Amino acid sequence: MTNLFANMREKEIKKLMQVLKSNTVTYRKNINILSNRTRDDYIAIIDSGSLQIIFNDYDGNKTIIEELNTGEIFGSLTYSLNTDEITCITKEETKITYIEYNQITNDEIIKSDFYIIFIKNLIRLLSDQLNICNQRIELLTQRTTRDKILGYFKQQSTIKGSKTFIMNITFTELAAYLSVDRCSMTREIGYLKEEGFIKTNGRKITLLY
Amino acid sequence: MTNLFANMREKEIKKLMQVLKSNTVTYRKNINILSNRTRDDYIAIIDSGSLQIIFNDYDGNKTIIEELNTGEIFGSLTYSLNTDEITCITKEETKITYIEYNQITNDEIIKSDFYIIFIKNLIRLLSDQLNICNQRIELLTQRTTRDKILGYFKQQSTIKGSKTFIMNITFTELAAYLSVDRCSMTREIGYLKEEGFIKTNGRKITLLY
DNA sequence: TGTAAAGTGTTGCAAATGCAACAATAATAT
DNA sequence: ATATTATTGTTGCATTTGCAACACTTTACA
Repeated sequence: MTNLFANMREKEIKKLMQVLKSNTVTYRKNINILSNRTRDDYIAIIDSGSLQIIFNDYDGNKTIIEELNTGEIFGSLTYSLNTDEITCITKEETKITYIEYNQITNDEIIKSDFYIIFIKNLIRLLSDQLNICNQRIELLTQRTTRDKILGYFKQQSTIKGSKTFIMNITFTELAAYLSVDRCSMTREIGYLKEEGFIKTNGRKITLLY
Repeated sequence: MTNLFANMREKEIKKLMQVLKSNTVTYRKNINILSNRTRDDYIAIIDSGSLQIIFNDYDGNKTIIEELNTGEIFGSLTYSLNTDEITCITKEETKITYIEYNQITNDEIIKSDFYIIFIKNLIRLLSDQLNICNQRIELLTQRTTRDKILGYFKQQSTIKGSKTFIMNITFTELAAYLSVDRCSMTREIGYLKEEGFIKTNGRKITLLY
C-alpha cells in the first residue's frame, strides 16, 4: 500500500481520491506510459508494479535514470518528463493513479478532516524521493568504480544494520544504478575480494573492514 | 525565484515564522553549520548566502554533493545529514532559518488562512529540488565526459532558450558538478571545439549542431 | 594598489574503464 | 519438462580519464 495514504482509513482514501479527481490506469508490461500524458503538473503514484525512467541519448544510447516501485511517486513534480528524450516503461503490469497538482488544494479537500494527514504524507513522500536521489548522487560523484561499489555497500550495510547483508537488486541492476560497465564492475569486485575488503556469496555481501 | 514565502505578505511571513517556532541563525564564511544540529527532522531555508554539502571519503577525499543558494532548502527532509561523513560549509556569510518538521502541522498554523499557500510553497520547493537532483543524475549517469558536457550544455540551452548562452558557474565548478577531472574536461571541450560541435568564448557557449 | 587566491589552459603518462565477444548458470515462462 | 530469457563471470584491448606538474590570467580583498 502506498505511503501517500498512510494513517488513513479505506473509506477516507476512497473519498480523497474522489475529491482529488484522481484517475487510475492499469498498464501491461513494457508500455511507454508517458506517450499520452498532458503537459499539466501532476503526481503519479504507483499503486502496484514498477517502471523505469529512461533517458534516450542523441545517438541511440539508453540510460536508466530511475527505477520506481510500488508506493513511489513520479511525474512533473519530481522530474520534467515533457521531452522526447525521456520515456517511462513499465517493467510488469503496473497500476498508476494520477492526480493533477492543482487539485491538491481544491476547495473541497482543504475542508476535509484528513487533509493534513494527506499533505504530510505527500511531503514525506517527496522528501523520501529526494533522500534517495541524494544518496545516489553521493555514489555517482565518486571518481572510481571501486569507490562507487564500496559506497553502495556501505549505504546498504548502514540501512540493514549489519556488515553482512543481502543485496535486493541484481548485479546487473547495480551496475546500471552506479552507471558503470557491468563487466568492469565484476572485475573490480573481484579485486576487492582478492584484497580482502569484502566477501561475497551470490548477493550476500560481507564487509571485512 | 521560488521561495517558501512566495505570495505572502511581510506581516504574514512574520506571523508564520513565529507560529512555526522557527529560529534564524547567521553564520560567517567557512563555518561547518551541521556541527550543532539535533537529530530531529527539520527544514533549513537559506535566507541569504550559499553553502556546500560535502561528502568526506574514507580516505580523506572531499566531494561536493550539492551547492545550495539563497531560497533553497535543505535538512533531513532532503538528505540525511546525520553522519560524520557529511559536512555542510558556508561559502560566505549565510543566514539560515530552521523549522522543525513537526511544527508544519501544529494546531495554531493549520487554522491560519495563509497555511495553504505555505504548504503549496513547501511542496513546490521540494519538487524543485527533486527536479534539480534528477537533472543532475541525468548528467552523472552519462558514461563519458563528452556526453556529460554536451548534456549540460543542452540543458542550459533549453533553460536559456537559445543555442548561445552564458554559463552561470565557472568551469571549475562545472567539473565538480559533473564529477570529472577539470583538466580532462578542458581537454574534452577542446576536442569538441576542434570537431566543430561547439564554440566558446570565456563562459559564453554556442552549440553548432 | 599590491598581493594572495581562484580560475583557466596544457600535456605526458599511468591507470581505470568501457567495449566486445564469449561461456556458463539460474530463473522464468509455456 | 523444456525452451527461452536473464544473470553472472571472464579477459584482451583500445580508449578515456585522472593525476601531476606546470604557466598564465583574472578576481578578490586587506
